[in-house]
Amino acid sequence: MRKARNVSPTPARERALRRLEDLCREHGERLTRPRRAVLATLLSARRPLSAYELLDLLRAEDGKSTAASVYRTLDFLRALGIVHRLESTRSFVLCEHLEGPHWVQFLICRRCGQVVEAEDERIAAATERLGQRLGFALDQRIVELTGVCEGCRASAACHWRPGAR
Amino acid sequence: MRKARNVSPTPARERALRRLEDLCREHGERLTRPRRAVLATLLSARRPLSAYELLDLLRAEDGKSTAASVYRTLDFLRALGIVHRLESTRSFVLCEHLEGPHWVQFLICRRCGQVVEAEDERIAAATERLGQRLGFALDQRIVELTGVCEGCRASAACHWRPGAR
DNA sequence: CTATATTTGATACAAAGTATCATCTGCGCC
DNA sequence: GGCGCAGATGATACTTTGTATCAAATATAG
Ligand SMILES: [Zn+2]
Ligand SMILES: [Zn+2]
Ligand SMILES: [Zn+2]
Ligand SMILES: [Zn+2]
Repeated sequence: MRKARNVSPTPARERALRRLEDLCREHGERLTRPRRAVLATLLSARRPLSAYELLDLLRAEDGKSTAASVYRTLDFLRALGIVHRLESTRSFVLCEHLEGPHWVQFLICRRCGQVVEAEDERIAAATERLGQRLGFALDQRIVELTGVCEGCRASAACHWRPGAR
Repeated sequence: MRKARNVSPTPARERALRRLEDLCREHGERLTRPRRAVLATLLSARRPLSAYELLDLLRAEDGKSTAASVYRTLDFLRALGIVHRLESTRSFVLCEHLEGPHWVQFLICRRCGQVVEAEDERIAAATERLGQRLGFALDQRIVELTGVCEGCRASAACHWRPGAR
């Protein structure tokens, strides 16, 4: 054992890496170590990471990532459509649908940080329609909805004193 | 004339300042010089400004604004609902509807930078519905649609050589 | 006008993102 | 399997964007 590895070859991990491999081939892009590493780290985090959180995690593994390399790699993975950036929290998250570029909406719980990636047909249609109405040919649609998720509302309710004002 | 003033008392300017005055009274907040100044500067810019562009403009006038004071004031005006932040461009823009807090969508031309603030009922309904479906009580809805506006598409078309590939 | 709770200005710092360039490497080709 | 090189990386330095702290100033109520 030459090097400690804290990432286990889970099925999800294998699937994601396979997907990256396929996309790189399709697009004629190179599959490099940092690209694999960023994908794997985002995957195992299972939540949005800021670029610098990601950087710290990567450095713990390889010791030589830099801000520049992390941003470059994130840009690359975003262009492939398998990583998304959450504008409202300046963080990056692995795509939950592994089927190429798509328009999605994010629901973000401001209490627990949970993020749900949705693909709502109604919203897609409504935004497209608005763009047309105002004469815009849209090429990017950022929809980020922030609030409190069901679980957090339920637990918050426990603290309410119904009689008290 | 003690001090040069490069801002003229236009009707729009007067209206906006009146509005700020009213909102401050309503909310029991103080109406201070920097608050007036930031509003007036955003108004005369007539386009989104980054916090530091705004800072430069303010310093040209009063010489003593700082990053901290600009961000504080922007936060204040955002809470009143008369300034919005464009997440995708990290910039701030004066609200086009001066009727209190509201949910809007921004259409942003990536070529000319034009920004349109829309209030689309369909999108509002669709986002609310999605929130409900996924159990989220929403309190913020960021919708920023980027593309190319009609004017820019028209002028870009002039460079196309229809026959050429 | 005075009192006082807020706000400001000043300073210093933290976080997020980009530019440049010499070095290295993934991968198509032999 | 090994070569060659377009394209990617690592290293460094820098810019932009946003916060924390606190003494001094000031907007408003009385
Ligand atoms: Zn996705
Ligand atoms: Zn939650
Ligand atoms: Zn508005
Ligand atoms: Zn345009």
